[in-house]
Amino acid sequence: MSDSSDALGSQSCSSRLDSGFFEREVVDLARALIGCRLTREGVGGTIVETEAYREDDPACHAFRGQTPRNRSMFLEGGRIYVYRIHQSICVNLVCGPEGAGHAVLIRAIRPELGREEIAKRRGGRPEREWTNGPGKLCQALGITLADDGTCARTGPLRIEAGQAGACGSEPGAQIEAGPRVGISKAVDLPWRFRLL
DNA sequence: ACGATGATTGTCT
DNA sequence: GACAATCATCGTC
Repeated sequence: MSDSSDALGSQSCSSRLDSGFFEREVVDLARALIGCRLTREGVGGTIVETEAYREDDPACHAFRGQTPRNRSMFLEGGRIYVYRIHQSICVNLVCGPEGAGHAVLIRAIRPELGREEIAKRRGGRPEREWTNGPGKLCQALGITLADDGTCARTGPLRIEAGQAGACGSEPGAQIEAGPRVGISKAVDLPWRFRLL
């Protein structure tokens, strides 16, 4: 909490991304989201790890068609898809036009805004474990199933452009692509992206 | 620090 | 009844 206040008013950079940003190839969106900022009610930080899930990919929840649980995946790009897994929940950004089933799973962020609130919600664990997993970051930001189907452009859960400018990571930032984690199908697709 | 393993709840077949 | 886009813990190096 020392001196992150630059001379440039950081608020001017906190523009939400428009719907066009979310209508593209889902693998490209997953990489473009690296470096963007995810916040909910003033708590959040920079996205550092994502995974792409395309509707024709066996590991994607939409692969077998629409069900009551995954219906949000078929809304228009920019919507939020939240689902529960075991005792945790995970957050995705829906991609593409309405009717498609593409989405990007947010796997990790850097805790930057509302750090005191995050520490409380994460039970006083070491900072390294605050938001370094899909379920952990949802707990840190207070994301619940009630956020499922909401819109990232108008709702409380927001996606903002990266600090460096238009969108995505800064020029020259190194992004590593690798296989996705925790799946048992299509394990060889390098659709996981991480900021180095 | 890293990798394997068990826990546990809702959803779909 | 089986499975899961995970997490926390325990074991070893």
